[in-house]
Amino acid sequence: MTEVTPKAAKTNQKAGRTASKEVRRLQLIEATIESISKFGISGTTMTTVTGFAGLSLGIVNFHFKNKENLFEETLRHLAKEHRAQWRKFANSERLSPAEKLRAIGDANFHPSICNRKKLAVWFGFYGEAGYRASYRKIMTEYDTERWDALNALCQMVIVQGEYAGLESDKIADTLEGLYDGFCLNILMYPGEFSREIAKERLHEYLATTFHSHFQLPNPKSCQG
Amino acid sequence: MTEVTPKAAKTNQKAGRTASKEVRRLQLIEATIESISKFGISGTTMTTVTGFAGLSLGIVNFHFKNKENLFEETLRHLAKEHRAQWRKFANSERLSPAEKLRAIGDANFHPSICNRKKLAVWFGFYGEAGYRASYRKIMTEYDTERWDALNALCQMVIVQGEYAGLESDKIADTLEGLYDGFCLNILMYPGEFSREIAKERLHEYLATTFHSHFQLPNPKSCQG
Amino acid sequence: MTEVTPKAAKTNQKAGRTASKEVRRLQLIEATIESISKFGISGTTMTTVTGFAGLSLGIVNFHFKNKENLFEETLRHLAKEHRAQWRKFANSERLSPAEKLRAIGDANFHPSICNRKKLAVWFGFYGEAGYRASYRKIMTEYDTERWDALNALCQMVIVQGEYAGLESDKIADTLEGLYDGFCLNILMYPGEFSREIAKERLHEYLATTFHSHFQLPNPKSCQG
Amino acid sequence: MTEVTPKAAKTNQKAGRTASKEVRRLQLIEATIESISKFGISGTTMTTVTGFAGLSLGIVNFHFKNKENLFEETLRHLAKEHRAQWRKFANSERLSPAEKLRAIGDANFHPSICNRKKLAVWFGFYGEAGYRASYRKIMTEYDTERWDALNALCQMVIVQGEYAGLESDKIADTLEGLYDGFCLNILMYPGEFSREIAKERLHEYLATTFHSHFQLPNPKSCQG
DNA sequence: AATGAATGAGACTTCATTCAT
DNA sequence: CATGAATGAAGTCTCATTCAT
Repeated sequence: MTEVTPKAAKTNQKAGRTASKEVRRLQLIEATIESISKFGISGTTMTTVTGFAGLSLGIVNFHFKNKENLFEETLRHLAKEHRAQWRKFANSERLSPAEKLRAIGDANFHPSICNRKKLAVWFGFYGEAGYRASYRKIMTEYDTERWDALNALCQMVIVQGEYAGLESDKIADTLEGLYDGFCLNILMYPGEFSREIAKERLHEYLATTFHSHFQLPNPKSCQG
Repeated sequence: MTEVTPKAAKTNQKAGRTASKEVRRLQLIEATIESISKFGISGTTMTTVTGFAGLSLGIVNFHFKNKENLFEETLRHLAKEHRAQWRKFANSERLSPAEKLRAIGDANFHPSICNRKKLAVWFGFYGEAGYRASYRKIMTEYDTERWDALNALCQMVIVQGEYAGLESDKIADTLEGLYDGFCLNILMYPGEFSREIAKERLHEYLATTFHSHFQLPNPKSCQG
Repeated sequence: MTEVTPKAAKTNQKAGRTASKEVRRLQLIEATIESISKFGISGTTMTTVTGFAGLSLGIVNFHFKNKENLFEETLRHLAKEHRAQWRKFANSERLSPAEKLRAIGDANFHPSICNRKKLAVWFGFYGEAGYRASYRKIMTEYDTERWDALNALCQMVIVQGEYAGLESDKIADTLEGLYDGFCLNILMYPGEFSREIAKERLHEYLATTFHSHFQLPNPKSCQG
Repeated sequence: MTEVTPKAAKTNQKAGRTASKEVRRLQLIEATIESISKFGISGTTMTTVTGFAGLSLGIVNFHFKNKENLFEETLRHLAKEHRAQWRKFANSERLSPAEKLRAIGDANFHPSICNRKKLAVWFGFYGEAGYRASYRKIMTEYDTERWDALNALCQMVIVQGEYAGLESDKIADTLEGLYDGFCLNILMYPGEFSREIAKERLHEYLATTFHSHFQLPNPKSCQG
């Protein structure tokens, strides 16, 4: 329809020759996520990444120090994105502490961050993190922040209610465990476990723990 | 009986020249675990494996079809070992269903299977499992069995007690999530999370859920 | 006159945007010498050269046909500079032939051309010259000229004096050999061999050969 | 004539599959010399080396830590070979000190070590030595030994004769300079300078310096 | 004139696998 | 059964050169 001049065609062909550095970096990070989700960390090569990005092989080493650095930046990108998701609710002024706890849980399983593609990448990195300090450092940084937020919110709920024996840090531990464990199940058993189920189970856990703050639906009717 | 020539003597530092096939396989599988825990999946090569095993490079291809197959067998070995651990309690005739639930949880965090070395290997495989069906198949096989056992036990406890609204499968889901999530935390935050803490949190979850079957220690005094 | 935009101002840190072609070429050649002396021929890239020159990567291909051509021009620059140095004395009208021989020798070891930086570059090119005809051609051109000058001067000295058996071309050969050999020693053993020593040895050689033209200092007192 | 069985043919094709490690190393070092002499240091790649050796690409990294190490070992090989050549005469019991001086000079220009192929390699390494300490170290080690030998021999000759003003270390310096300088001329001007000329010039230098120990042929008749 | 992002060939290196011994 | 030298495909990274701006 619109006439594409040869020049424009050539320019657009590969996302433009002079895309800003920041744009290119993001493009390559997204291609890396794509590749890891499809081929795993060990199956992801400079060729697969640039292939997904539609760019030439040599470009990665122009925008990132090396492959290792590309992977670290990819992990950091995911971690930031994840944090942004739950922070939206943690910082909300319209929600009570209990509502925030629920919202953060739901945020962790939001399709934009909790989908097979990204989970595969996350667990790819977890798999390497066991012996790669740089990954562990990035993860710790963001995880600690989430735990602190959960702990603070649990503390507020406990103080509000009449939960004499409860200790906020223990509940934060359990919540973290459930988040990670459910994610693994979503990744591994996509046919049998889902984001929806994960959110339900989390709600149930919160309702069991903070019984006067959370209301469960009629047990007879939920989940087929 | 068989005369050991000097050459053979020198060669058989670890397992004897006439080690049965099964012994060699196990030797190589254990070396693989050792290597993955130290160098990760992507850093594990035939050379590192045979190095840990004290054997020559070429031998792996004699006992396993290829590297891929060695890894699969290693995963299967871990899965079997894991299953043996919790089955000991699931099949015990001396324990009540509730006690079994508790014992299975503890078994999952037994030092013999839940240590940094083996966890690193497990999560290495989880990382690859996202896109490698053969790994997922092995894991599913064993995980399903554990879920079934948990589900059956929860059902028995529910029937025994007066837990009107509880549904065994949901609790089994949550227990599975906690097992995996806590393992990840033990691997990632060894200084802050531990097997002991994991077992405590699990006990707390069971006590909250099945309040008339589990007794928590005095809350004011627990956890250092 | 020409308005300098901020961008241009920032760009022209070193030589002004309107630097003549000749100035740019020289700037790049000097940067090439700098780079080769620091990183060697094999470690010198377009990036290191333009880095030393404070210019952008793409500029070399504007002023030189390609990298090979830049190197040739660099070698030619060095050769010209070298020739200018000894020609100053060879053409002097105030010096006798014997004095010229001595002066040319000293000129070869003048700090402006015989320093570690430039020697490293010279021998870098010698190293490549073994199989690169274009370098050999440039070197030959200038070396021949020096040999001819030496030969002519030796001839004059022989004729002047009573050096019956001496043949000028043989002495020219030996002088050339000493020049090059001493340069190599200065480069390789900077702590033990120096320009001063080289000049002394040359003087000694001349004094031994042309005994009635050159006077050695008292042998007992010379050289620390 | 002799029937070559398929097996033997295949075995010999690539110098035998199980040549001892030492044989392979030497084979690769010689191929490296071949390659550097033909393509220079910067033009020598793993591919050219293994090509000359008739072996597969990957083999170098099996016998040498890396390319750098292969080059160092090649240089060391040349240095050892060179030392063996002159040592034969330096240690001879049949030669007088003066004869040894002459023989060592001749040895330096023996065709087995002083040919265009090896000279190209030597000067290739000299070119890199300016900024590569590992090369300089190897060269220094062997050069020092030769200088010491020359110095000692000159000292003996001086003591024997009536060379009042001469100092052995200065003559050793000059001899070293001539060796290196003449080699460079042989490499650079093969048509005009030769091993024979180099030996003559050296002899002349010795005769001029130690006039009562060395006899020159009738000057009118030598060299066309 | 000058810039520097982009390309892609080719370098070094690793490593699963093979196979003569 | 076992060894380990050898192969060669494939990976990472470098870098001369190009070209839109």
